[in-house]
Amino acid sequence: MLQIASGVRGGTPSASGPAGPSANSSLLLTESPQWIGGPPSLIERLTPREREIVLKQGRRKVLNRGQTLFSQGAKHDGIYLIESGRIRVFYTSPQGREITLAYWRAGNFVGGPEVFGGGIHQWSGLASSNCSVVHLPGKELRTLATEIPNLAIGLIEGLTFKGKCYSALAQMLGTRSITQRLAHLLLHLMNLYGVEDPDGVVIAAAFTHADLAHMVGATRQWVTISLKRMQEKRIVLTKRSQIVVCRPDVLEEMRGQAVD
Amino acid sequence: MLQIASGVRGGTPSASGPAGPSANSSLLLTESPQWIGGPPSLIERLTPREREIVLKQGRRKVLNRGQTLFSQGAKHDGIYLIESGRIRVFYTSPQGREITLAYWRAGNFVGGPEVFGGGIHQWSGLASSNCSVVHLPGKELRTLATEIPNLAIGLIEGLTFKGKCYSALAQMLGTRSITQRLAHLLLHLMNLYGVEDPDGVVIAAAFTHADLAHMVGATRQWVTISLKRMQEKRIVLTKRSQIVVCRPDVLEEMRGQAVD
DNA sequence: CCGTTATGGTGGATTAGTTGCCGGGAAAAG
DNA sequence: CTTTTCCCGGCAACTAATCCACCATAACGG
Repeated sequence: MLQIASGVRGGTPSASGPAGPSANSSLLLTESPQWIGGPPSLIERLTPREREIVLKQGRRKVLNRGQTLFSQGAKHDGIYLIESGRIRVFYTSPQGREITLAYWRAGNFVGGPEVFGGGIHQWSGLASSNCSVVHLPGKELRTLATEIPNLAIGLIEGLTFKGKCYSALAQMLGTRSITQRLAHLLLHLMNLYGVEDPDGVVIAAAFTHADLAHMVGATRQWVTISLKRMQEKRIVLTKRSQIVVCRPDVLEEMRGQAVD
Repeated sequence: MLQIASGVRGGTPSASGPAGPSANSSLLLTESPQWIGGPPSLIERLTPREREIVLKQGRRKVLNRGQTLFSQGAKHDGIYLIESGRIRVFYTSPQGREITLAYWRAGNFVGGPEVFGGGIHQWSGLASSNCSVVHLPGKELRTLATEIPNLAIGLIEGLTFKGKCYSALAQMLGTRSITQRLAHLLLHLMNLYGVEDPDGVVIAAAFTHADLAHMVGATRQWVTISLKRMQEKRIVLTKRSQIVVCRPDVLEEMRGQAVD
């Protein structure tokens, strides 16, 4: 059995962080800051009347932190609208290695890969905080999407955003070293959760080394070592399971500039 | 400057291969065979009348092999419907490393990441064979999508498929070694282009080592070495720039079984 | 107070990337 | 048809990145 990022327990990242400046976005592993924010909430773009129609077709489900919403390999049907909380979507390889595809927040939908039912979950979804979601079955969703253009457009924009996230992740994984990916991730977390502090910018969300490892596709140990090296160079400060970014400029240099 | 996969020339994979059993799919780097085939063609799902309306809004563009359709970093607007040929979509890192996100074939659309205009190309598109595409500007596409449910559904399914491809790629990149990724890729190519042969299954499409390297996120040299090792173990046979898979069973074992 | 979980660390083994060179072959040029 | 050019595959030596199997200690929740 591989030992990766403290085991294969399904990973339960702490989720005590504040909503942050962009409560709508996933943890998008990309280099383009303009993406932070994501698409408009699928629900909020509907008129009150449309919203009512859509929600009537769904079934609400409440999850405690750590609970599984859906499991890789299981059959699936339709999507889950996130009303509140945060869902971690991740893939587990046969060898037990995990990669976090995204943390999705309220306004987004998860499930997939298909939206109109059918198929098999290619990844798992796990509540990384207490959550409330609404399940929309595929068949009903398809009907609704043909009847309510607003909903179809919303789905298209949501899917577009997902495509961006996943391709950005693949881009990082395919072209950067782990250290670079980590530097990038820290900058990203800083933008999402950053809070000013005398020593720099505090990342006000408790991610364990294992969580970070899953996000950049590395082992927990290597993340620990990388962080330590960064600390030696005074780029970051890790005080008590919390990371303070002191030199974002150096991090940016490390990850490689964006292309734009 | 990094030297990756024989340089950063924009990569022009040979494209002499036959259409294969699933002319509609991208090179999906995933482990689920049922995905081969992709969504129904965006155009073909429309009624003749709808098709006419949609195509009237577009502008046809013909590309020779090696020509660039769009470039990472450039502004973009709308999507390109592929009528014939194959488009390689790839990302180049600031250091010059490349990762191929997919080869898209007729029936799919490329461009993005946004479909309704706006934004900046996050990757480049290059004709890896002679192509004919139709450009649909974002604004017009949006209008059409609200008026023609068929089109909206088609976009949704196309985007869903892209999401599958990109997340599958991220999954492979994030959890497998290069050797495993290569084994997986060979199996995948075998399924797409395989032709029976006395020695095994011939992959009847000319991909250079550099092309393969870009697909699995590795250097050309490492692909060469990996292939050589596979050949030593009689798993594959490389005769004359063409790969013959002798032991698909071993390859499957190497990549790690699918989870399903 | 105790079991569990997270951080810190280490040395050895592997994997992977870098640099550089060389020969064959296919395509292009003449 | 012949020559030239350039890509592609092959190879090697060296270095760097990363994984892996442990172990120890520190916090934390109950």
